[in-house]
Amino acid sequence: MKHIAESTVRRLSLYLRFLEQSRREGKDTISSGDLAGLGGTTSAQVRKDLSFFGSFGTRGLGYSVSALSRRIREILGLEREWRVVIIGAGKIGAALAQYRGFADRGYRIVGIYDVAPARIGVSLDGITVRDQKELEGDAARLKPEIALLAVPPTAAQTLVERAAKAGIRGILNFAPAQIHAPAGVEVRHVDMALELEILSYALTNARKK
Amino acid sequence: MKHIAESTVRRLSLYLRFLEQSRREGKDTISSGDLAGLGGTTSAQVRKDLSFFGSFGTRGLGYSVSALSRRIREILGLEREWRVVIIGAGKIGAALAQYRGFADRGYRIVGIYDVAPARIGVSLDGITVRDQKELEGDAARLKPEIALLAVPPTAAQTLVERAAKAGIRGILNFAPAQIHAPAGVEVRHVDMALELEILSYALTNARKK
DNA sequence: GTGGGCTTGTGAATGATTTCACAAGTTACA
DNA sequence: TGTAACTTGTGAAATCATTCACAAGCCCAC
Repeated sequence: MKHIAESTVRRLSLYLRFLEQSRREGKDTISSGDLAGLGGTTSAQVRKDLSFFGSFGTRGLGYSVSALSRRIREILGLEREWRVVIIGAGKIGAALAQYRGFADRGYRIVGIYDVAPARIGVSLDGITVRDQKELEGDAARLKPEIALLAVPPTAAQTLVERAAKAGIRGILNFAPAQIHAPAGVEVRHVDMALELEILSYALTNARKK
Repeated sequence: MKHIAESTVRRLSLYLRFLEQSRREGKDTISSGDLAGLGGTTSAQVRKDLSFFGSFGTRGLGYSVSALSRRIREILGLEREWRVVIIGAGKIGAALAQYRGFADRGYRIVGIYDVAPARIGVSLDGITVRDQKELEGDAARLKPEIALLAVPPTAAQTLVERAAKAGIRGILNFAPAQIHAPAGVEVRHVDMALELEILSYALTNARKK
């Protein structure tokens, strides 16, 4: 398959939300224009995005809400369950553990790890926090595929390496740190401070837009 | 000033981190190549990004770490303090309240709001959670400029409007919901579920890269 | 089954961003 | 002072992403 732009994948994920919302509202079909209206984009953009993966619509009618939902879930890899561990049981890790949005989409939290003795043994959302030294040992049993990394920036790199050794192939990093991942491990960043800085840039330079 | 791409602003924010790290390591000057190595980019990219705002370097030598830091802070609007309220005192709101990364950069939390009676009156990181109905009334006293919105998706739109009435000009939205902002209000999204979906897309389609 | 009204899918055009490549400026040092 | 080694700043070229525009296809009503 040709390489797909990240911006396209991101929009696909949004379209899926709108499709699920439309399904709840009882709609059977939806046009590219409707989908575009819900997100902040254009109908041409929607059709182009979908066209990279095939043609799912019916001319004159639009897209079947259920068929397109299913197809996008398939594209995004959401038709299977993903086994996720949380590394770092501080405030952010704890918030992630109970975040409904993950479970709803087939991301199953199978383990939570920390360093601090005070946190080890505590139960978060039904899962007992374990020492992060156990991560590699637990891997055979838990088979984690994705890690949510919520540790202080200085600890991030070490834990990426430990996660990789435990067989983890994808890391969503919440630490404000640049990390270097071993080959074959995909890393994405959720960087709240950085987003806030982009926001303050926008506010500071608002007039010139 | 010409319009600056978001990707450029995002990298600027990263460069600032690397500059601060370099300062801690005692470096006085840094070259575009060094900066590029720390982020995942190229020296030409670094120089091009900076060139939109002026020329800060010295040929043959590179950039002064302290002067460039100061200049980037200025561009991003970080030379002043920003007054921030958190809307939603659930797990995510609570995690945001104590997140060090914000305070370090001059974002001062001046208020926290929620709907749930059980949460109102509780103190989070030294700030008492108040009823979100008070947001507009408190505005004259607190003068909030930015809101961190951490409420359930269904409540997000209503609170955006309330925040706008309280004079807030920038919103960082953590709810997985598309929201429509009044004119003059800037909205950015931090969407963890969406990032996780992009990650599972990457893992599902890893071979074809 | 025919026509009108919609909507898709997609090449081509445009616009935006990144990379290239190199002249020009600076330092270090003999 | 002269030269070697670096590094910036920046047009031009290349690449990547979005928008345009329209032929082709389908539904529905009659």
